Amino acid sequence: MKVAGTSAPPETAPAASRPGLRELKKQRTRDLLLRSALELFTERGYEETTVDDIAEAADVSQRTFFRYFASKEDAAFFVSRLAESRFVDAVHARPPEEAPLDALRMALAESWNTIGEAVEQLVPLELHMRFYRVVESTPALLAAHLRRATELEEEIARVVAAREGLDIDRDPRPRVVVAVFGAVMRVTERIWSARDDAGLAALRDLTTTYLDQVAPALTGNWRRAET
Amino acid sequence: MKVAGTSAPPETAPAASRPGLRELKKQRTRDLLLRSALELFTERGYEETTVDDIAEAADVSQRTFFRYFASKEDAAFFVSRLAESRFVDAVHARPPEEAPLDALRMALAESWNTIGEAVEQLVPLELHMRFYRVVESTPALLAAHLRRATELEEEIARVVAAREGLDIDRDPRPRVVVAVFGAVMRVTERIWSARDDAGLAALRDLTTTYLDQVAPALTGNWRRAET
DNA sequence: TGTACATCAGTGAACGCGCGTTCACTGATGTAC
DNA sequence: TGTACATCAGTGAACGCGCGTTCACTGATGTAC
Repeated sequence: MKVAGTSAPPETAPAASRPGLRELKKQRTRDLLLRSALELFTERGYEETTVDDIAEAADVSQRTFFRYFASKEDAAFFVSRLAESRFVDAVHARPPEEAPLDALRMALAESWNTIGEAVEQLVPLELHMRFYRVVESTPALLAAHLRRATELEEEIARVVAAREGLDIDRDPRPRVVVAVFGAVMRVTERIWSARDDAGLAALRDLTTTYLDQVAPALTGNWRRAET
Repeated sequence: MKVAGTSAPPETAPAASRPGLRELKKQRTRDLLLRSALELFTERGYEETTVDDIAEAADVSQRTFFRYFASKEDAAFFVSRLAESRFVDAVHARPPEEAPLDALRMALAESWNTIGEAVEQLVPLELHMRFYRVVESTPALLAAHLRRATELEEEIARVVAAREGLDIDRDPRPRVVVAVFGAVMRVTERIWSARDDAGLAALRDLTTTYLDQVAPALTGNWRRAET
């Protein structure tokens, strides 16, 4: 608890973005609600946790929960939204001469670290990863996750189309390449969540392996290409 | 209303599968509920239609609705389940020497007709197609649809793995090829639903076009391969 | 540095809503003799 | 062909539940002077 009372108020920070007490407490309340929610979801299950449970665990009223999150689902995917926006940023940052599929792969590879850091600002990374296994095993959450994933794909497809200077409604390729990429991601998420080793590293390795299999899987005769 | 009372009871049918009055009326009640549901969903919207509305439109009690369908969502996707099983059958029927992706494409091409016929047994095909546009524009339904689609993909991936004599948990290719195929399907569903021409033929053409774009979309430099 | 006022996060209680369930019951269909 | 009983689809009413909303209110933070 470092409060006002010392001599020099603007001592260390760049002085530009001082949050203010009100803003600070808002963030704290939100983070506390977030962590309480994810902890209950992972311990007890999503369906088995009511909004009242979350509010009670965070020592606020139910009313306050809905001040921060539009719905229970909104809270569940709050951290994911952050992670996704990092990935989108990374795609934007790829050099335009790179081939689309390579750009997506490289952006993903770069994202892993920044995503982990960003998540840690809000909740323990390990909690977030554990929650993703809950998503995969909870029908309502999985459904919501998939719908959100297709929305993200549309956004990324537009970025890809822009990179290539294409009209997304006239050329099928941007949506197709992103859909293929996303499809592989979801397959790996699924398999990863069913495994014992549900760390970030395991997911990264699995994704790499599966992305490498796209070309072989699409070619005609598998028996010739077998290992 | 052709009722009993004529001289010869087992006149035309193969006599083996005579439904019986009770069974017949059950089917009628179910079909009526189904059609009432889809009509209300398409006219008024899914969220705007309550289970009570559906029951009322079919002149039965709400209690009876739940006798036939486990939930509102269950009723919404009843017809789709039928269509999907036709596709799975078609995949099963493909000659085993065919390459996986070809088998999926051919199975799909073959399915269009049998699916149309099967759907017509339950509800007007046109109603079913219109309902799919509602699915795409209703978040809760789209989410459920996507989750169901991934379940179907898992089933088909197992069929593909079996065809090729592979262990689905050791070789990534079955799940990858099916995921890619499914991803393209979803992209086309999406685009199709946003168009004015939402007939079955338009969807078939769109799917063919997009499937042809998979290879070009994955190759390195798009600018070289441009039309 | 102190006072007066404005803003706005949080409260508590009550409510509307629709899904899905439970209960004891009725009446049509099916079957045995 | 007729009677007695069994099965089971459908009924109607009431309920539990959790999500998300609405209301008038309190008290802490922020700001103007």
